[in-house]
Amino acid sequence: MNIFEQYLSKIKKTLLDLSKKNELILSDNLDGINAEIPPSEFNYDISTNVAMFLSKVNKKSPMDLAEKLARALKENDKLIDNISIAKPGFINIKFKSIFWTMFIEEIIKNSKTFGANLKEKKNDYLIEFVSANPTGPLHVGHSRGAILGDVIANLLLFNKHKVTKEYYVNDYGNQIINFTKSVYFRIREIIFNEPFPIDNPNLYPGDYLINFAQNIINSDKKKDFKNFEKISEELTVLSIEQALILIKDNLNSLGIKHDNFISEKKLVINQEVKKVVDYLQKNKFVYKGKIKAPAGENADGWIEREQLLFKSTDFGDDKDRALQKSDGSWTYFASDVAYHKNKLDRKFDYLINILGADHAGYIKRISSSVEALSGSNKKLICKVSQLVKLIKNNKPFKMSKRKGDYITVEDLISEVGKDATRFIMLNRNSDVELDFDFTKVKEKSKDNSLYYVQYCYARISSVFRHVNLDINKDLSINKYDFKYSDTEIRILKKISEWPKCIEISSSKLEPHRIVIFLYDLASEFHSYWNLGKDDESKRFINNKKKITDDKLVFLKAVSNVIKTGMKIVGVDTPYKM
RNA sequence: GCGCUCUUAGCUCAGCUGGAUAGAGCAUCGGUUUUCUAAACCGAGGGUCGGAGGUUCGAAUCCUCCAGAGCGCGCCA
Repeated sequence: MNIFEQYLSKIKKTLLDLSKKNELILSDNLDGINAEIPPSEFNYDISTNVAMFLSKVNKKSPMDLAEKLARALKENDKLIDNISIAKPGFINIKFKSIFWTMFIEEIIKNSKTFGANLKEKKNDYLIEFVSANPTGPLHVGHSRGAILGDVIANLLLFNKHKVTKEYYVNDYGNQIINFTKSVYFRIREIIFNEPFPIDNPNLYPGDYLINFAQNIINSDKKKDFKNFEKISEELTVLSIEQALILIKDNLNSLGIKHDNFISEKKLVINQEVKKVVDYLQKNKFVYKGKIKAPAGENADGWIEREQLLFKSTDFGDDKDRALQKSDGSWTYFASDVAYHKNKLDRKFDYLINILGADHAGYIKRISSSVEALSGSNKKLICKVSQLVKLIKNNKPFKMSKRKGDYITVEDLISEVGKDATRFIMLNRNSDVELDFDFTKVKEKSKDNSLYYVQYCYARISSVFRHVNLDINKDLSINKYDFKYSDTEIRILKKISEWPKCIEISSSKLEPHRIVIFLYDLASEFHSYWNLGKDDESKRFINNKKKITDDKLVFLKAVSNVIKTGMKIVGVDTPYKM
């Protein structure tokens, strides 16, 4: 139940009634009217801007209009205790205590779905995320996008949409050849005792390739590894297989499981790339031309070559993009266009792409291709996850891909754990750079927002434990007839914003809002909890070792929202800490 | 040079899709534990929301321009 929405429709109904009686002029569009929580110093429950919004068309001052509307609103609603107006024209409403009792009953009775936006049309989403090259383990940079994608998927699922999680495997092109060669040299290193050519910049120097090589050797001891040409094709398949095992293992340790892994190579082999380029050619989106060197950059050594180009400038891109290399093979972009055609053919309502910051410049061209293929790019939503800056002991912790000694997901998880990683990565808006502080993440204090929220849940479950109740079981309370204190209502008001938080998080694909919300809720709860130190009546368990129904229901409501939110984020809520 | 993203307290950042006196945490200073979990709480100081215009009853939020930071800009994927 979203009380703001509910209240907004009540307000609109009152407005309509008044306009029918010719007592009020309505503007054509009432979308600008809102209902929200007023700043706490006003001590009201809900406020609306209607009077300011309608003052112009009615040629009345907002304050006068507010007074009139306030009177009408109060007459129409028995749940209003009192109503007042405040400069410059806000109408503030305070509810009778029964309102909050009804609210809390709603939460308890819909414990699984409270907050979900179920009225919205149900859509079928495809979300593509991670899609890191199958040449090695995932590193920290990948993990942010991975978590972002996974939690967006959870969020959409919570709202009862259909979601397919997909990983695009770039198992075609030069890098794969270099990767296979690297594995091959590691194999020679093991079998023939030849040193790995560490100075060759095209090769992958990471130690993990030694494991890949060993695994491949172990899988078929009789294979002849002497001649690369003879086994290169098979070795490519085996190497990618090794990389994918490692990547899936990394994803698993982050708590992520994709539904599909789509192979780029297959798109090429199945002629899907050729078909999509033919299609674009037929529709005059493709031509042979040359790309100019970017201005302001050192253009030495720049050779203009004639290539097959896609006219992405027709769709607002700043230059046309190459589909075919001069040796006739497809560019990454070409097969990605084919992949997007493939996605479009599967008839999803929306395609979500989660990209790393270094691929942000890629968005225009891929959305151009989607527009060329489908006549619109509205289906495609691209989210960028910005860089993660690692910090340890107040110093930046550099990642360098050069020697293959970058911080991997494995390092991260073994050091700070899955839950902390997920939670901290979502602490910030995804399009802002994030400082990931190893030292702080491991601390058990307020510095660590994960523990702060989990501690709130643990405190609640400790109360349940003390009165021999199971926090997971539904409450068997039939009569809801409670009166809550101002501090309790403050927390209930916070909870009332939960559905709104979910709605905005999912419409903007910004799951960090959930984490921020949970932190705020936990903070208010901890604050309330500590009141019990000075004032025994504020404790949940009274001096007869019992808990009253009102407190029980209240705790259940808070724990319920925390649990729901943490589940979307994909982290545990321990009973004890 | 062009494109994308960003600029809010000393530091790291929220800011509910335009609202009331702009909020947290860290750091600094001072308090709270015979009591349901102190992994917590309470209090104090700290601001030209990068700058300039504009739209609006009303702007940190929308538009334009400017400045600064990060990322990217052919056959790497």
